[in-house]
Amino acid sequence: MLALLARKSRSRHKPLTIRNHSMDKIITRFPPSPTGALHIGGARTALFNWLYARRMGGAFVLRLEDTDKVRSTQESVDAIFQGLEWLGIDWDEGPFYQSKRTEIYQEYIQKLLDSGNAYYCTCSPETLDEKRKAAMARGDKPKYDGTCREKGLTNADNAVVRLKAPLTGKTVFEDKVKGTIAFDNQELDDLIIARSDGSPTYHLAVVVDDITMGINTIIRGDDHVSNTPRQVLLYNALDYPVPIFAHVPMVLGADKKRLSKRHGATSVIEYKHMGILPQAMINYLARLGWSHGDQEFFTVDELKDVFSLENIGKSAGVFDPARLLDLNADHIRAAADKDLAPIFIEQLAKLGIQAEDGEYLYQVMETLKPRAKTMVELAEKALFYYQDTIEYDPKAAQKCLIPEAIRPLEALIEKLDSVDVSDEKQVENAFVQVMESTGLKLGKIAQPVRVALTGQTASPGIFEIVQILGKAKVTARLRAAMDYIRTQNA
RNA sequence: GUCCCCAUCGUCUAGCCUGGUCCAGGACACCGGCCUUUCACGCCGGCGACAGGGGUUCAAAUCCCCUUGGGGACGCCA
Repeated sequence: MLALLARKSRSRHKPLTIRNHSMDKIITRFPPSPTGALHIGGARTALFNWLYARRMGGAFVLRLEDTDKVRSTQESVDAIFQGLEWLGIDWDEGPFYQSKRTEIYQEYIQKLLDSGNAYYCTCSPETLDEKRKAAMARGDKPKYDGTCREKGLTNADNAVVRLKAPLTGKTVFEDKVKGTIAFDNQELDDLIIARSDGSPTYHLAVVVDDITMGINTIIRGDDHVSNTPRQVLLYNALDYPVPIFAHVPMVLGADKKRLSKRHGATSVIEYKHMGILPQAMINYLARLGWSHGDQEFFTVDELKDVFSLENIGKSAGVFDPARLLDLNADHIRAAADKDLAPIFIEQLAKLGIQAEDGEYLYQVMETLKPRAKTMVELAEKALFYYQDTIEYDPKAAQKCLIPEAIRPLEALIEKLDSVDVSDEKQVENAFVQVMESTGLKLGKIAQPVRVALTGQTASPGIFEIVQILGKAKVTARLRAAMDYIRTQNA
């Protein structure tokens, strides 16, 4: 058997520990533990698994690792769903809950016991802890000393079950990202697979789940590489083929430390509230640790076509909000108005504006898209389109709403009277005529008008604003500005 | 402490496997300019990196070793 396996393996250029899955349909999974919101790192892991499954025509499984009863919460489960939904990451199977699969784990623990690959251990946590500390102090690796390994204990109260791991040799696995990784079995110890209350520990549950769910490709964070040999040992003990691993480097904060609250928003959903588009977040996350030549902008569909494990980088990456913002601006510009509309309306609502989907809204967005990095910003800059009375920015008013502005303002109102403002050319023409009649340069006329119409000195092009606002609102605002100037200088 | 992983501009990265075309390319950020009715967008330009040291070689960012630095794992957490 071994010889056969070895020969087969060699012909496929794979090490013995891996039985090849390449003929099978790719099945990936995302197994968050519901102890918090979906954070940046988790979202990227989910994304990579999802994209890879989609690219390979495989399946993507969602599994909640909620065996830690103390820390797992329903709120976290909901938050994870919410995050995935926002990103548009859907799954083909699941969600499975580990808390509902205890019988399956029992079955596999028993198998291990029956085959002599596991044994009961009655060492107390306190004793273990002391030994661990002593080993550390000695400069040794803190590992289980095997006290109960050969005792041949049958089930006893408060006994845990340990895997009987090999004492010598090496455990080797192929990592799609890092290459071949080897651990001396001496470095590993007899890990606990069942707690004294009979419940499975993480390693056992993960391996049993991945086996029973047919997972053959495991894409996960770098922090799991040292867990991998233990899990490989479990696959071996259970006599199941080892899946393909791809360990993706960590996402770090600007200080190169693991991303955490103090680096700002870590929950993916917070970025939704900040006005980030899901497609921008996906684009950013994909490019953080993965590349496709020099290409920076990707649509989700594009990623589903070109994403590959081969192009995942080996080193950790720093989360860069500025880059995300830039990509978001690109995606805002690239998005169709009808897709942006609901998000835009939602953001406007937060500012107290009830806006309707329709032509007016689209025109408004078109003028603002190149000027906004987030949807929040887009809404903020759109306020003047929807407000009845314009509140002037003090500096803007002081600079532009001055007595000298009265004449061009008045002239413009007059000119506009005979103009079809829905035609931008005619609007421009009106301004040109005012320039001629007043002898002022366009800048001298446009700025007061801009402040009159928007309250700000910075805005979209003045002609398009007039066109969109319409004659009635424009003249009303111009008049209001003249009144303002007069009262200020009375 | 022990083991594992990693190392190209401030940041994300291309290039590394299959040494020469790389006095290292792109993007973000930053700085300057152009366009211009403002602000953006856009365009042009600038700044800016192969961690250090040894090898191997006619030739090394690319291969090997060491050092340093960073990260991760060492739980009856996941």
